[in-house]
Amino acid sequence: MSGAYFLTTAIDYVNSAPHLGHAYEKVLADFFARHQQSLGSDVLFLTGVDEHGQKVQQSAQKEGIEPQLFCDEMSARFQRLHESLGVKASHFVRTTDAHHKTIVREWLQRLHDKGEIFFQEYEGYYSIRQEQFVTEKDKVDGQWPEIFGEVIQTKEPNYYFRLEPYRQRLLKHLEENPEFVVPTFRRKELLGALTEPLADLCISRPKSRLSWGIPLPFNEDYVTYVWFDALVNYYSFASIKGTLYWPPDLQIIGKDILIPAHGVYWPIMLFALDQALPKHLLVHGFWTNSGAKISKSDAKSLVDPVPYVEKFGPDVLRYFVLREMVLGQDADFSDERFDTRYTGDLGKKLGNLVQRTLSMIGRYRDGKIPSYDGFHITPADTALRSDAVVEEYRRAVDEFAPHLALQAIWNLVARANEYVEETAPFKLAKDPTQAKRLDAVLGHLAETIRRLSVLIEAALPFTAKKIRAQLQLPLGPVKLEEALFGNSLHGHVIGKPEVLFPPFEEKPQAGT
RNA sequence: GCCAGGGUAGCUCAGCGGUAGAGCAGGGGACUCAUAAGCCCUUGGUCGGGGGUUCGAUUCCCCCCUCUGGCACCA
Repeated sequence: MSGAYFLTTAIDYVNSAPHLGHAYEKVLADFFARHQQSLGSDVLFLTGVDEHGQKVQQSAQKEGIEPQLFCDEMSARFQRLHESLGVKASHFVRTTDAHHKTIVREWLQRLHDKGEIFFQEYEGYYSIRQEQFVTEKDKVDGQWPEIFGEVIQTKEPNYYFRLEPYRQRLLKHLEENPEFVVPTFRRKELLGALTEPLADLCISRPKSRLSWGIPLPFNEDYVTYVWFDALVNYYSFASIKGTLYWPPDLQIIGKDILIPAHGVYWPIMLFALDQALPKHLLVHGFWTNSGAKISKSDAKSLVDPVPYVEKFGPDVLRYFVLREMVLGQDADFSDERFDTRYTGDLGKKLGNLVQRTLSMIGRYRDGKIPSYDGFHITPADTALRSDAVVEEYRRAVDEFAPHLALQAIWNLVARANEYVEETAPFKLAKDPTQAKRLDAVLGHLAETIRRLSVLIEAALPFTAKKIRAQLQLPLGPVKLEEALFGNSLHGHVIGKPEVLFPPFEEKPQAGT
């Protein structure tokens, strides 16, 4: 047993609909979660939604419904997306959950008791229309832009959390734990952001201005604002049946929320509360849409993952995002690239390999995987008998490089396709004196298909099960060690081949 | 402005001191088990520009150009 493994994703803000970026992060987390499960770990995997705040309050108001109802509807939408992608979290976090509210209030109270939180009057410019404070920096050509409406000077007392006292400790932590932020260049950015003294963090809003939030335990006229509510979710749900999994082994976030939220506020909150820090903050990049930046304010730029899942199935989108994006970097999404991965890697390489293997076993051996002996193994079989792929795959996943892990698997797929050409079982089948050798070749191919079904389990769980179903093997759960070469299939009867990734006659047309 | 990461074949990228690689796209071939699939061969690059270090630089150093991102609550 590898023990416990706790991982989280960022929680998504329910104010806008889920898009490809949300889908990617969840698939990524699900991939690591399934991988850890296949290693025998006891996995706690959290994902969910962030439901409080001004924008949600406003959106609900605009639709004329209660904020809670708005949240229920949007949260369901995110949950449906996760489900359609095969993202199987241990728990779907909602920040409107009563338990979460209790924990947030507990933490705030403890920090308040310790003197980490203080009350202070802030005087500044306030936009009545936007219901928010604005600064000189917001001015355009010395004037407040029209969107702010009337701007007045006003005073508002709020609660603040002190960050600066912990800056040096955070820097030290980063020095001593270079793996705290992955990839390295993000760690450097964080170090850069920590060279200047940190301003106090405003953590409250008066209820008169924002009602949709968690009330402060020491002053019920205020609610807590943004990060105190959102970040604490990782702790609120870190237990299963009384067992605490803290600290997280892996926290997956987008590059936009490393600085300052997860890279500064979060560790300092944990310092202040004497809690252990997560082992890794894994920072992923963003998707572009056919080369264009994806922006929430530009509906045209958004990529909706749902139609792709509906048309191609969850594994295709999973494979695409894991294979195409170098974790940490940005990557581009386009129908053309998607089609290339689908038709090529999945259909013609993997799908066809499974198809031709099963077909030949059906045709030449009545669907029974033949047994073979050592006398009929030849050097041609060596590549398929090697376990190097498993090691290569594992190392890539350990190094947070799913694209390389998949590349390693597809190298085996390619070798297996080459093997068919090289050993030409369809020729052996015509020569009765080669029957034993044909047994060995088909045996190796069947075993390769089986191993592939294990190797792709974390990335393409549905396809993995389809392959095992065709082999008439138990569907799972599987352990990665089952991907080692063996000969358990001798004499096993398989089912009928079924096309895994059928070709689409027509290219997807615009508007359909 | 400061900081970071890029600029390498038509496209996406790897290589990072010893006269350039992969996948996809393009061209050709042999085969037929298979999703008109797979396999083999192949066209294609003065490695952003300039200077320097070196016997030798795409690879190290400096300068410049250019793109992207961070320093500000959008995965």
